[in-house]
Amino acid sequence: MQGTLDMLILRVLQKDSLHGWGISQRIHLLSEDMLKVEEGSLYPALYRMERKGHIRAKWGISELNRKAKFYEVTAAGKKHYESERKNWIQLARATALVLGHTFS
Amino acid sequence: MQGTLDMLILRVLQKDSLHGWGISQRIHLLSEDMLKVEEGSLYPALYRMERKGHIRAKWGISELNRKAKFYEVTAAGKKHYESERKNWIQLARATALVLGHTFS
DNA sequence: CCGCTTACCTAGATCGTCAAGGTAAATAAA
DNA sequence: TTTATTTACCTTGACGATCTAGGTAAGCGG
Repeated sequence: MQGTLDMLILRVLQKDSLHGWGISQRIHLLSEDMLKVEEGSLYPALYRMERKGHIRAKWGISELNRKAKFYEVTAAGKKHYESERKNWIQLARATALVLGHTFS
Repeated sequence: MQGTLDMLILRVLQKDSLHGWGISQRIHLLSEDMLKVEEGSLYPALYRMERKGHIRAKWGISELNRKAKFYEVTAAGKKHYESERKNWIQLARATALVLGHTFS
């Protein structure tokens, strides 16, 4: 779904700081295998978000002993996430309304 | 929300055949004023959908006595709508899962 | 006859996504 | 020791949907 990737990334970074690869895995896992983040979407998104000041990067070593870039959410990112989340829920609700669908 | 417009249009055309202007109004109404379809999105979408064979157009006269293009869903459009609908609901569910949100 | 609303249309730009590539390093296998 | 696999990052080019910001025309009310 277009326009939700940034929000999903911010979400999975709320708990811990993760590297790109880990973010992708986490989203896949949390969505019960329904969402899959392509690398060609992921990395541009991470750059975008870093440029906007929503996340911050630090080089480190992964759990599997490989160099990896770890991302964490900034205060601005947290704030942005909350509003994006609210907005998405409202839009999803509105769309469901038109479709005549209830999420019960 | 990106990628949902075609689906919403197909949805409001299930009941009656409407003209572009009417489609826009109907979506706005059904979504309780939350969704607003810009004309710059609407007309390209209608063209796209006609080209794909999902809808069919006929010139006529509107309720207010102005010339208007009325659209109706084709059989292929109906089929496409059902699958788009299912797909959207699944994606919305998956996204909600990641967000940790329930639509109850 | 003037302005408002209804109704349709388009050009240009932007933005997010994806496909399809590539690099590098650690580990496992042969 | 060489090779393959997995992990991890990155980029380029194209595409597709959307929005902004215009424009046209015709009916209706004042």
